[in-house]
Amino acid sequence: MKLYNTLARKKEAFRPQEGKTVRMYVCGPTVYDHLHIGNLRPLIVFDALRKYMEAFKGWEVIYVQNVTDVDDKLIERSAETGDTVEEIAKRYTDTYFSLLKQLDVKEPTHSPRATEYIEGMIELIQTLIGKGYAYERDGDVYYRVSAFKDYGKLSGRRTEELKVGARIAASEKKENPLDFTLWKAAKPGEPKWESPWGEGRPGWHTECVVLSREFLGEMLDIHAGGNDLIFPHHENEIAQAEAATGKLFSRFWLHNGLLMVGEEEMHKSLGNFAYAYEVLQKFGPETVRYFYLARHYRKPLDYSEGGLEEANKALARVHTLIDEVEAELGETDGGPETPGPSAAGRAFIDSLGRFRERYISEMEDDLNTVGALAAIQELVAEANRFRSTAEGSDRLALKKALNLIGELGWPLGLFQRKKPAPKGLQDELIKLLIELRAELRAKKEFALADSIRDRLAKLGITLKDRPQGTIWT
RNA sequence: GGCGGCGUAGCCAAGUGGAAAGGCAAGGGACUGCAAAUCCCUGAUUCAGCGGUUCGAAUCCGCUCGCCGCCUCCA
Repeated sequence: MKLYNTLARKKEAFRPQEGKTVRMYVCGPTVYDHLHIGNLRPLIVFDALRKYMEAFKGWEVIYVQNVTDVDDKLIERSAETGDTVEEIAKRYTDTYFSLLKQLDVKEPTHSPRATEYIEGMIELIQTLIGKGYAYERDGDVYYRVSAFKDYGKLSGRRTEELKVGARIAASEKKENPLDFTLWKAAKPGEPKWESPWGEGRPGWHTECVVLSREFLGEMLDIHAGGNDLIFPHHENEIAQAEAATGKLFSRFWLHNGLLMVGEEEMHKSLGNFAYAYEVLQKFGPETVRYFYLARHYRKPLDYSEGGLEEANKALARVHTLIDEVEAELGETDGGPETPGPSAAGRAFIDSLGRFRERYISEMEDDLNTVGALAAIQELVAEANRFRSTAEGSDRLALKKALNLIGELGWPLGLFQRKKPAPKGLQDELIKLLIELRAELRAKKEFALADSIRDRLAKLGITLKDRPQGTIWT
Protein backbone atom coordinates (compact mmCIF):
# COMPACT_ATOMS: atom_id res chain seq x y z
CA MET A 1 0.00 0.00 0.00
CA LYS A 2 1.02 3.60 -0.45
CA LEU A 3 1.45 5.98 2.46
CA TYR A 4 2.43 9.63 2.49
CA ASN A 5 5.80 9.81 4.20
CA THR A 6 6.56 13.21 5.68
CA LEU A 7 10.25 12.36 5.56
CA ALA A 8 10.15 11.98 1.76
CA ARG A 9 7.34 14.51 1.23
CA LYS A 10 5.52 12.12 -1.04
CA LYS A 11 3.55 8.91 -1.13
CA GLU A 12 5.76 5.84 -1.00
CA ALA A 13 5.07 2.12 -1.25
CA PHE A 14 4.92 0.69 2.23
CA ARG A 15 5.69 -2.77 3.42
CA PRO A 16 7.21 -3.90 6.69
CA GLN A 17 10.98 -4.00 6.91
CA GLU A 18 10.85 -7.59 8.01
CA GLY A 19 8.34 -10.29 7.13
CA LYS A 20 4.80 -9.55 8.16
CA THR A 21 5.52 -7.58 11.30
CA VAL A 22 4.81 -3.85 11.33
CA ARG A 23 6.53 -1.87 14.06
CA MET A 24 4.38 1.15 14.67
CA TYR A 25 4.58 3.95 17.22
CA VAL A 26 1.98 6.67 17.78
CA CYS A 27 2.58 9.56 20.16
CA GLY A 28 0.17 9.29 23.07
CA PRO A 29 -1.36 11.74 25.50
CA THR A 30 0.01 13.69 28.40
CA VAL A 31 -2.40 12.72 31.14
CA TYR A 32 -2.99 16.04 32.88
CA ASP A 33 -6.61 16.53 31.77
CA HIS A 34 -9.38 14.87 29.74
CA LEU A 35 -8.70 14.62 26.01
CA HIS A 36 -10.40 17.19 23.85
CA ILE A 37 -12.21 16.16 20.69
CA GLY A 38 -9.23 17.09 18.50
CA ASN A 39 -6.98 14.65 20.34
CA LEU A 40 -9.19 11.85 19.05
CA ARG A 41 -8.22 12.27 15.43
CA PRO A 42 -4.87 10.46 15.46
CA LEU A 43 -6.27 7.79 17.76
CA ILE A 44 -9.07 6.97 15.31
CA VAL A 45 -7.16 7.42 12.08
CA PHE A 46 -4.12 5.39 13.03
CA ASP A 47 -6.30 2.76 14.64
CA ALA A 48 -8.00 2.38 11.27
CA LEU A 49 -4.61 2.02 9.57
CA ARG A 50 -3.54 -0.61 12.05
CA LYS A 51 -6.74 -2.62 11.73
CA TYR A 52 -6.68 -2.40 7.94
CA MET A 53 -3.15 -3.80 7.92
CA GLU A 54 -4.16 -6.61 10.22
CA ALA A 55 -7.42 -7.52 8.49
CA PHE A 56 -6.60 -6.94 4.82
CA LYS A 57 -2.81 -7.20 4.54
CA GLY A 58 -2.30 -10.09 6.91
CA TRP A 59 0.37 -8.20 8.83
CA GLU A 60 0.87 -8.29 12.54
CA VAL A 61 1.12 -4.79 13.93
CA ILE A 62 3.04 -4.16 17.10
CA TYR A 63 1.38 -0.92 18.10
CA VAL A 64 3.03 1.14 20.79
CA GLN A 65 1.59 4.28 22.30
CA ASN A 66 3.15 6.04 25.24
CA VAL A 67 1.45 7.63 28.21
CA THR A 68 3.30 10.74 29.37
CA ASP A 69 2.81 10.77 33.10
CA VAL A 70 5.50 13.24 34.09
CA ASP A 71 5.63 16.65 32.48
CA ASP A 72 5.41 20.37 33.23
CA LYS A 73 1.66 20.32 32.61
CA LEU A 74 1.14 17.67 35.28
CA ILE A 75 3.26 19.62 37.71
CA GLU A 76 1.26 22.79 37.07
CA ARG A 77 -1.96 20.90 37.51
CA SER A 78 -0.73 19.48 40.76
CA ALA A 79 0.12 22.95 42.03
CA GLU A 80 -3.35 24.20 41.05
CA THR A 81 -5.38 21.38 42.56
CA GLY A 82 -3.28 20.16 45.44
CA ASP A 83 -3.47 16.60 44.14
CA THR A 84 -0.20 14.79 43.63
CA VAL A 85 1.21 14.27 40.16
CA GLU A 86 0.66 10.54 40.61
CA GLU A 87 -3.01 11.02 41.47
CA ILE A 88 -3.61 13.24 38.47
CA ALA A 89 -1.77 10.86 36.14
CA LYS A 90 -3.73 7.89 37.44
CA ARG A 91 -7.08 9.65 37.06
CA TYR A 92 -6.55 10.79 33.49
CA THR A 93 -4.82 7.60 32.40
CA ASP A 94 -7.93 5.74 33.48
CA THR A 95 -10.28 8.11 31.65
CA TYR A 96 -8.03 7.86 28.61
CA PHE A 97 -8.27 4.08 28.43
CA SER A 98 -12.00 4.07 28.99
CA LEU A 99 -12.30 6.55 26.12
CA LEU A 100 -10.33 4.25 23.83
CA LYS A 101 -12.59 1.39 24.74
CA GLN A 102 -15.71 3.43 24.14
CA LEU A 103 -14.41 4.49 20.73
CA ASP A 104 -13.67 0.90 19.78
CA VAL A 105 -10.00 1.76 19.35
CA LYS A 106 -8.04 -1.48 19.58
CA GLU A 107 -5.88 -1.42 22.65
CA PRO A 108 -2.22 -0.76 21.84
CA THR A 109 0.04 -3.81 22.05
CA HIS A 110 2.05 -1.82 24.59
CA SER A 111 1.13 1.37 26.47
CA PRO A 112 4.27 2.19 28.42
CA ARG A 113 4.20 4.89 31.07
CA ALA A 114 7.12 7.26 30.82
CA THR A 115 7.90 7.04 34.53
CA GLU A 116 8.54 3.30 34.26
CA TYR A 117 11.44 3.78 31.85
CA ILE A 118 13.47 6.56 33.42
CA GLU A 119 16.52 4.31 33.63
CA GLY A 120 16.54 3.78 29.86
CA MET A 121 16.26 7.51 29.31
CA ILE A 122 19.26 8.13 31.54
CA GLU A 123 21.22 5.56 29.57
CA LEU A 124 20.31 7.22 26.29
CA ILE A 125 21.39 10.62 27.60
CA GLN A 126 24.67 9.15 28.79
CA THR A 127 25.27 7.66 25.36
CA LEU A 128 24.61 11.03 23.76
CA ILE A 129 26.97 12.80 26.13
CA GLY A 130 29.60 10.14 25.45
CA LYS A 131 29.34 10.72 21.71
CA GLY A 132 29.48 14.47 22.01
CA TYR A 133 25.81 15.10 21.18
CA ALA A 134 24.87 16.40 24.61
CA TYR A 135 26.32 18.37 27.50
CA GLU A 136 25.50 18.95 31.14
CA ARG A 137 25.10 22.37 32.78
CA ASP A 138 24.18 22.77 36.45
CA GLY A 139 22.17 19.57 36.61
CA ASP A 140 20.42 20.13 33.26
CA VAL A 141 21.43 18.23 30.13
CA TYR A 142 21.01 19.74 26.67
CA TYR A 143 21.21 18.28 23.20
CA ARG A 144 23.88 19.87 21.02
CA VAL A 145 21.94 20.52 17.82
CA SER A 146 25.02 21.70 15.94
CA ALA A 147 26.57 18.24 16.34
CA PHE A 148 23.84 16.47 14.36
CA LYS A 149 24.25 17.34 10.72
CA ASP A 150 20.85 16.01 9.61
CA TYR A 151 18.97 18.25 12.05
CA GLY A 152 15.90 19.61 10.25
CA LYS A 153 15.53 16.82 7.70
CA LEU A 154 11.98 15.96 8.72
CA SER A 155 10.58 19.47 9.07
CA GLY A 156 12.55 20.99 6.20
CA ARG A 157 14.21 23.55 8.39
CA ARG A 158 17.81 24.59 8.34
CA THR A 159 19.48 25.45 11.60
CA GLU A 160 20.83 28.73 10.27
CA GLU A 161 17.28 29.86 9.50
CA LEU A 162 15.96 28.74 12.83
CA LYS A 163 18.35 30.63 15.00
CA VAL A 164 17.51 34.04 13.61
CA GLY A 165 14.54 35.66 15.28
CA ALA A 166 13.61 32.42 16.93
CA ARG A 167 10.98 32.55 19.61
CA ILE A 168 12.96 30.10 21.66
CA ALA A 169 13.58 31.33 25.15
CA ALA A 170 17.21 32.30 25.47
CA SER A 171 19.05 30.51 28.20
CA GLU A 172 22.51 31.36 29.39
CA LYS A 173 23.10 27.71 30.07
CA LYS A 174 22.65 26.63 26.47
CA GLU A 175 25.49 26.74 23.99
CA ASN A 176 22.95 27.52 21.29
CA PRO A 177 19.34 28.68 21.61
CA LEU A 178 18.22 25.72 19.48
CA ASP A 179 19.58 23.16 21.91
CA PHE A 180 16.80 21.34 23.70
CA THR A 181 16.48 19.84 27.14
CA LEU A 182 17.15 16.14 27.68
CA TRP A 183 17.23 16.20 31.46
CA LYS A 184 15.81 18.86 33.71
CA ALA A 185 17.08 19.39 37.27
CA ALA A 186 14.28 19.15 39.82
CA LYS A 187 13.09 22.20 41.68
CA PRO A 188 11.89 21.68 45.25
CA GLY A 189 8.66 19.67 45.39
CA GLU A 190 8.84 18.44 41.80
CA PRO A 191 8.91 14.75 40.86
CA LYS A 192 12.48 13.58 40.63
CA TRP A 193 14.74 10.63 39.92
CA GLU A 194 18.38 10.05 40.73
CA SER A 195 20.79 10.50 37.84
CA PRO A 196 24.50 11.06 37.20
CA TRP A 197 23.63 14.78 36.99
CA GLY A 198 21.69 14.94 40.23
CA GLU A 199 17.99 14.67 40.88
CA GLY A 200 15.67 15.59 38.04
CA ARG A 201 13.38 14.33 35.30
CA PRO A 202 13.68 13.58 31.60
CA GLY A 203 12.56 15.95 28.86
CA TRP A 204 9.55 15.06 26.79
CA HIS A 205 11.45 14.52 23.54
CA THR A 206 13.59 11.79 25.07
CA GLU A 207 10.67 9.69 26.20
CA CYS A 208 9.34 8.55 22.83
CA VAL A 209 12.80 7.52 21.64
CA VAL A 210 13.34 5.24 24.59
CA LEU A 211 9.82 3.81 24.74
CA SER A 212 9.72 3.00 21.07
CA ARG A 213 13.11 1.33 21.13
CA GLU A 214 12.15 -0.70 24.17
CA PHE A 215 9.36 -2.48 22.30
CA LEU A 216 10.15 -2.02 18.63
CA GLY A 217 13.91 -2.05 18.32
CA GLU A 218 16.14 0.62 16.80
CA MET A 219 14.33 1.07 13.49
CA LEU A 220 10.56 1.58 13.37
CA ASP A 221 8.40 1.02 10.33
CA ILE A 222 5.98 3.82 11.17
CA HIS A 223 6.06 6.71 13.57
CA ALA A 224 2.85 8.74 13.63
CA GLY A 225 1.24 11.72 15.31
CA GLY A 226 -0.36 15.10 14.71
CA ASN A 227 1.39 17.41 12.26
CA ASP A 228 1.94 19.91 15.04
CA LEU A 229 4.50 17.47 16.39
CA ILE A 230 6.72 17.52 13.31
CA PHE A 231 8.70 20.36 14.78
CA PRO A 232 10.22 20.28 17.24
CA HIS A 233 9.12 17.00 18.81
CA HIS A 234 9.69 14.52 16.01
CA GLU A 235 12.72 16.38 14.70
CA ASN A 236 14.25 16.13 18.16
CA GLU A 237 13.42 12.45 18.43
CA ILE A 238 15.28 11.80 15.19
CA ALA A 239 18.24 13.83 16.41
CA GLN A 240 18.54 11.71 19.55
CA ALA A 241 17.82 8.29 18.12
CA GLU A 242 19.96 8.57 15.02
CA ALA A 243 22.84 10.20 16.86
CA ALA A 244 22.80 7.35 19.37
CA THR A 245 22.48 4.42 16.95
CA GLY A 246 23.74 5.73 13.62
CA LYS A 247 20.66 4.10 12.06
CA LEU A 248 17.51 5.45 10.49
CA PHE A 249 15.03 5.91 13.36
CA SER A 250 11.78 5.39 11.46
CA ARG A 251 11.22 4.48 7.81
CA PHE A 252 7.87 6.24 7.58
CA TRP A 253 6.58 9.32 9.36
CA LEU A 254 2.82 9.82 9.19
CA HIS A 255 1.08 13.00 10.30
CA ASN A 256 -2.59 13.80 10.62
CA GLY A 257 -4.05 17.26 10.02
CA LEU A 258 -5.47 19.20 12.92
CA LEU A 259 -9.02 19.79 14.00
CA MET A 260 -10.06 23.39 13.36
CA VAL A 261 -12.69 25.54 14.97
CA GLY A 262 -13.75 28.26 12.61
CA GLU A 263 -10.50 29.48 11.15
CA GLU A 264 -8.17 28.37 13.87
CA GLU A 265 -6.70 25.25 15.40
CA MET A 266 -8.52 23.69 18.34
CA HIS A 267 -6.26 24.03 21.30
CA LYS A 268 -6.63 23.95 25.05
CA SER A 269 -4.78 27.23 25.41
CA LEU A 270 -7.15 28.96 22.99
CA GLY A 271 -10.14 27.82 25.02
CA ASN A 272 -12.01 26.79 21.86
CA PHE A 273 -12.15 23.11 22.62
CA ALA A 274 -14.80 20.57 23.51
CA TYR A 275 -13.99 17.64 25.71
CA ALA A 276 -14.09 14.30 23.94
CA TYR A 277 -16.30 12.65 26.54
CA GLU A 278 -18.91 15.39 26.16
CA VAL A 279 -19.08 15.03 22.41
CA LEU A 280 -19.21 11.25 22.70
CA GLN A 281 -22.05 11.53 25.14
CA LYS A 282 -24.02 13.67 22.73
CA PHE A 283 -23.29 11.93 19.42
CA GLY A 284 -22.01 8.48 20.25
CA PRO A 285 -18.70 6.91 19.29
CA GLU A 286 -19.68 5.59 15.88
CA THR A 287 -20.82 9.00 14.66
CA VAL A 288 -17.60 10.53 15.89
CA ARG A 289 -15.59 7.92 14.02
CA TYR A 290 -17.59 8.47 10.83
CA PHE A 291 -17.08 12.22 11.18
CA TYR A 292 -13.30 11.81 11.25
CA LEU A 293 -13.07 9.14 8.59
CA ALA A 294 -15.20 11.13 6.13
CA ARG A 295 -12.33 13.58 5.70
CA HIS A 296 -8.85 12.58 4.53
CA TYR A 297 -6.61 12.29 7.56
CA ARG A 298 -3.91 14.65 6.33
CA LYS A 299 -6.23 17.59 5.78
CA PRO A 300 -7.43 20.03 8.38
CA LEU A 301 -10.95 19.26 9.56
CA ASP A 302 -13.48 21.81 10.76
CA TYR A 303 -15.26 20.83 13.93
CA SER A 304 -18.95 21.61 14.16
CA GLU A 305 -22.03 19.96 15.57
CA GLY A 306 -23.62 20.31 12.14
CA GLY A 307 -20.82 18.21 10.71
CA LEU A 308 -21.44 15.53 13.31
CA GLU A 309 -25.17 15.57 12.60
CA GLU A 310 -24.48 15.08 8.93
CA ALA A 311 -22.17 12.16 9.71
CA ASN A 312 -24.90 10.71 11.84
CA LYS A 313 -27.36 10.79 8.95
CA ALA A 314 -24.94 9.22 6.51
CA LEU A 315 -24.26 6.52 9.07
CA ALA A 316 -27.97 5.94 9.62
CA ARG A 317 -28.40 5.13 5.93
CA VAL A 318 -26.12 2.14 6.34
CA HIS A 319 -27.64 1.07 9.62
CA THR A 320 -31.15 1.19 8.22
CA LEU A 321 -30.15 -1.40 5.66
CA ILE A 322 -28.40 -3.57 8.22
CA ASP A 323 -31.21 -3.39 10.76
CA GLU A 324 -33.96 -4.04 8.27
CA VAL A 325 -32.27 -6.98 6.60
CA GLU A 326 -31.55 -8.41 10.03
CA ALA A 327 -35.15 -7.90 11.02
CA GLU A 328 -36.43 -9.55 7.88
CA LEU A 329 -34.01 -12.45 7.53
CA GLY A 330 -32.63 -12.88 11.02
CA GLU A 331 -30.64 -16.07 11.43
CA THR A 332 -32.42 -17.95 8.72
CA ASP A 333 -30.41 -19.61 5.98
CA GLY A 334 -33.48 -20.85 4.16
CA GLY A 335 -32.92 -24.49 4.98
CA PRO A 336 -31.59 -27.33 2.82
CA GLU A 337 -34.50 -27.14 0.36
CA THR A 338 -33.70 -23.56 -0.61
CA PRO A 339 -33.04 -23.19 -4.31
CA GLY A 340 -29.83 -21.42 -5.35
CA PRO A 341 -29.95 -17.80 -6.42
CA SER A 342 -31.52 -16.82 -9.72
CA ALA A 343 -29.61 -14.97 -12.41
CA ALA A 344 -30.51 -11.67 -10.74
CA GLY A 345 -29.35 -12.96 -7.38
CA ARG A 346 -26.06 -14.15 -8.83
CA ALA A 347 -25.51 -10.81 -10.56
CA PHE A 348 -26.00 -9.04 -7.24
CA ILE A 349 -23.60 -11.35 -5.45
CA ASP A 350 -21.02 -10.84 -8.18
CA SER A 351 -21.35 -7.08 -7.92
CA LEU A 352 -20.33 -7.21 -4.26
CA GLY A 353 -16.78 -8.09 -5.19
CA ARG A 354 -16.42 -4.86 -7.11
CA PHE A 355 -17.27 -2.77 -4.06
CA ARG A 356 -14.72 -4.70 -2.05
CA GLU A 357 -12.04 -4.04 -4.68
CA ARG A 358 -12.92 -0.36 -4.79
CA TYR A 359 -12.69 -0.16 -1.00
CA ILE A 360 -9.30 -1.85 -0.98
CA SER A 361 -7.84 0.36 -3.67
CA GLU A 362 -8.99 3.45 -1.77
CA MET A 363 -7.56 2.24 1.51
CA GLU A 364 -4.29 1.27 -0.17
CA ASP A 365 -3.94 4.80 -1.50
CA ASP A 366 -2.70 6.58 1.59
CA LEU A 367 -5.62 5.42 3.72
CA ASN A 368 -8.32 7.16 1.70
CA THR A 369 -11.13 6.37 4.10
CA VAL A 370 -13.29 8.96 2.36
CA GLY A 371 -13.28 6.96 -0.86
CA ALA A 372 -13.69 3.76 1.13
CA LEU A 373 -16.84 5.14 2.72
CA ALA A 374 -18.12 6.16 -0.72
CA ALA A 375 -17.63 2.55 -1.86
CA ILE A 376 -19.67 1.36 1.12
CA GLN A 377 -22.41 3.92 0.44
CA GLU A 378 -22.63 2.74 -3.15
CA LEU A 379 -22.81 -0.82 -1.95
CA VAL A 380 -25.70 0.18 0.28
CA ALA A 381 -27.52 1.80 -2.64
CA GLU A 382 -27.01 -1.32 -4.73
CA ALA A 383 -28.30 -3.52 -1.93
CA ASN A 384 -31.34 -1.28 -1.48
CA ARG A 385 -32.13 -1.56 -5.19
CA PHE A 386 -31.82 -5.33 -5.02
CA ARG A 387 -33.92 -5.37 -1.88
CA SER A 388 -36.77 -3.55 -3.55
CA THR A 389 -37.02 -6.08 -6.41
CA ALA A 390 -35.65 -9.44 -5.25
CA GLU A 391 -38.12 -12.16 -4.38
CA GLY A 392 -38.15 -15.37 -2.40
CA SER A 393 -34.89 -17.06 -1.59
CA ASP A 394 -32.94 -14.54 -3.68
CA ARG A 395 -33.33 -12.20 -0.76
CA LEU A 396 -30.90 -14.34 1.20
CA ALA A 397 -28.16 -12.77 -0.94
CA LEU A 398 -28.70 -9.62 1.12
CA LYS A 399 -27.00 -11.37 4.00
CA LYS A 400 -23.85 -11.55 1.89
CA ALA A 401 -24.04 -7.78 1.48
CA LEU A 402 -24.33 -7.41 5.24
CA ASN A 403 -21.34 -9.63 5.80
CA LEU A 404 -19.33 -7.53 3.37
CA ILE A 405 -20.36 -4.28 5.04
CA GLY A 406 -19.23 -5.76 8.33
CA GLU A 407 -15.89 -6.81 6.86
CA LEU A 408 -15.21 -3.45 5.24
CA GLY A 409 -16.40 -1.54 8.28
CA TRP A 410 -14.21 -3.43 10.72
CA PRO A 411 -11.02 -1.37 10.23
CA LEU A 412 -13.06 1.80 10.36
CA GLY A 413 -14.79 0.76 13.56
CA LEU A 414 -18.15 1.16 11.82
CA PHE A 415 -21.19 -0.92 10.89
CA GLN A 416 -20.50 -3.80 13.23
CA ARG A 417 -23.68 -5.73 13.80
CA LYS A 418 -25.13 -5.76 17.24
CA LYS A 419 -25.10 -9.12 18.94
CA PRO A 420 -28.36 -10.82 18.03
CA ALA A 421 -30.83 -10.32 20.82
CA PRO A 422 -31.86 -13.59 22.42
CA LYS A 423 -35.16 -14.84 21.06
CA GLY A 424 -37.55 -14.67 23.90
CA LEU A 425 -41.02 -13.90 25.03
CA GLN A 426 -40.69 -10.27 23.93
CA ASP A 427 -39.99 -11.37 20.38
CA GLU A 428 -43.05 -13.57 20.34
CA LEU A 429 -45.26 -10.86 21.82
CA ILE A 430 -44.19 -8.33 19.23
CA LYS A 431 -44.90 -10.84 16.48
CA LEU A 432 -48.32 -11.37 17.97
CA LEU A 433 -49.02 -7.65 17.95
CA ILE A 434 -47.84 -7.38 14.36
CA GLU A 435 -50.21 -10.18 13.33
CA LEU A 436 -53.10 -8.57 15.17
CA ARG A 437 -52.35 -5.26 13.55
CA ALA A 438 -52.23 -6.92 10.11
CA GLU A 439 -55.73 -8.24 10.65
CA LEU A 440 -56.92 -4.80 11.73
CA ARG A 441 -55.39 -3.23 8.64
CA ALA A 442 -57.04 -5.84 6.45
CA LYS A 443 -60.35 -4.76 7.96
CA LYS A 444 -59.32 -1.11 7.42
CA GLU A 445 -59.47 -0.42 11.14
CA PHE A 446 -56.57 1.97 10.79
CA ALA A 447 -57.11 3.92 14.00
CA LEU A 448 -56.52 0.83 16.12
CA ALA A 449 -53.70 -0.38 13.89
CA ASP A 450 -51.96 2.99 14.18
CA SER A 451 -52.43 2.97 17.90
CA ILE A 452 -50.51 -0.30 18.13
CA ARG A 453 -47.73 1.18 16.03
CA ASP A 454 -47.64 4.41 18.07
CA ARG A 455 -47.60 2.67 21.40
CA LEU A 456 -44.83 0.31 20.31
CA ALA A 457 -42.90 3.35 19.07
CA LYS A 458 -43.08 4.80 22.57
CA LEU A 459 -41.42 1.60 23.78
CA GLY A 460 -38.63 2.09 21.26
CA ILE A 461 -39.91 -0.39 18.69
CA THR A 462 -40.42 0.85 15.14
CA LEU A 463 -42.76 -0.97 12.76
CA LYS A 464 -42.26 -0.67 9.02
CA ASP A 465 -44.76 -2.02 6.51
CA ARG A 466 -43.11 -3.60 3.52
CA PRO A 467 -44.37 -5.55 0.52
CA GLN A 468 -42.80 -8.61 2.16
CA GLY A 469 -44.66 -7.92 5.39
CA THR A 470 -44.15 -5.81 8.47
CA ILE A 471 -40.71 -5.72 10.07
CA TRP A 472 -39.66 -4.21 13.35
CA THR A 473 -36.44 -2.73 14.58
C1' G B 1 11.10 36.40 7.34
C1' G B 2 11.70 30.64 6.73
C1' C B 3 9.11 25.85 6.03
C1' G B 4 4.48 23.32 4.83
C1' G B 5 -0.56 23.21 3.24
C1' C B 6 -5.50 24.74 1.49
C1' G B 7 -9.29 27.20 -2.09
C1' U B 8 -13.99 21.51 -6.19
C1' A B 9 -22.15 22.25 -6.64
C1' G B 10 -26.41 25.54 -1.35
C1' C B 11 -23.25 22.83 2.59
C1' C B 12 -19.53 18.74 3.77
C1' A B 13 -16.00 16.28 0.66
C1' A B 14 -12.96 12.48 -2.82
C1' G B 15 -10.26 12.89 -7.20
C1' U B 16 -3.97 15.51 -8.53
C1' G B 17 -2.53 14.40 -16.69
C1' G B 18 -7.44 11.19 -20.43
C1' A B 19 -15.42 11.15 -19.65
C1' A B 20 -16.20 15.88 -12.17
C1' A B 21 -16.92 9.77 -6.44
C1' G B 22 -19.89 9.88 -2.09
C1' G B 23 -22.87 12.22 1.84
C1' C B 24 -26.22 16.22 3.61
C1' A B 25 -29.86 19.78 2.03
C1' A B 26 -33.60 21.10 -2.04
C1' G B 27 -37.38 20.10 -5.98
C1' G B 28 -40.28 16.42 -8.94
C1' G B 29 -41.99 11.30 -9.40
C1' A B 30 -42.84 5.88 -7.76
C1' C B 31 -44.41 2.81 -3.62
C1' U B 32 -47.89 3.44 0.85
C1' G B 33 -54.64 3.77 4.07
C1' C B 34 -51.13 6.81 6.82
C1' A B 35 -46.12 6.70 8.73
C1' A B 36 -41.11 5.35 8.20
C1' A B 37 -37.67 3.60 4.84
C1' U B 38 -36.31 2.81 -0.10
C1' C B 39 -35.99 3.52 -5.44
C1' C B 40 -36.03 6.78 -9.98
C1' C B 41 -35.27 11.75 -11.96
C1' U B 42 -33.23 16.99 -11.45
C1' G B 43 -28.15 19.37 -10.44
C1' A B 44 -20.58 21.86 -11.30
C1' U B 45 -19.92 22.47 -19.88
C1' U B 46 -16.77 23.10 -14.71
C1' C B 47 -12.77 22.74 -10.16
C1' A B 48 -10.37 30.97 -6.52
C1' G B 49 -8.50 34.29 -10.83
C1' C B 50 -5.14 35.16 -14.95
C1' G B 51 -1.39 33.30 -18.19
C1' G B 52 1.66 29.03 -19.94
C1' U B 53 3.10 23.63 -21.09
C1' U B 54 0.29 19.50 -23.50
C1' C B 55 -3.27 16.01 -28.60
C1' G B 56 -5.58 16.52 -23.68
C1' A B 57 -5.15 20.15 -17.14
C1' A B 58 -9.38 20.55 -11.40
C1' U B 59 -4.73 17.81 -11.80
C1' C B 60 1.96 20.17 -14.25
C1' C B 61 4.55 25.34 -14.39
C1' G B 62 4.38 30.83 -13.39
C1' C B 63 1.97 35.00 -11.39
C1' U B 64 -2.19 37.19 -8.54
C1' C B 65 -6.02 36.99 -4.72
C1' G B 66 -8.02 34.76 -0.17
C1' C B 67 -7.15 31.46 4.04
C1' C B 68 -4.60 28.12 7.51
C1' G B 69 -0.64 25.41 10.22
C1' C B 70 4.47 25.06 12.12
C1' C B 71 8.92 27.97 13.51
C1' U B 72 7.37 28.16 22.33
C1' C B 73 3.79 23.82 25.04
C1' C B 74 0.27 21.15 21.55
C1' A B 75 -2.73 15.32 18.47
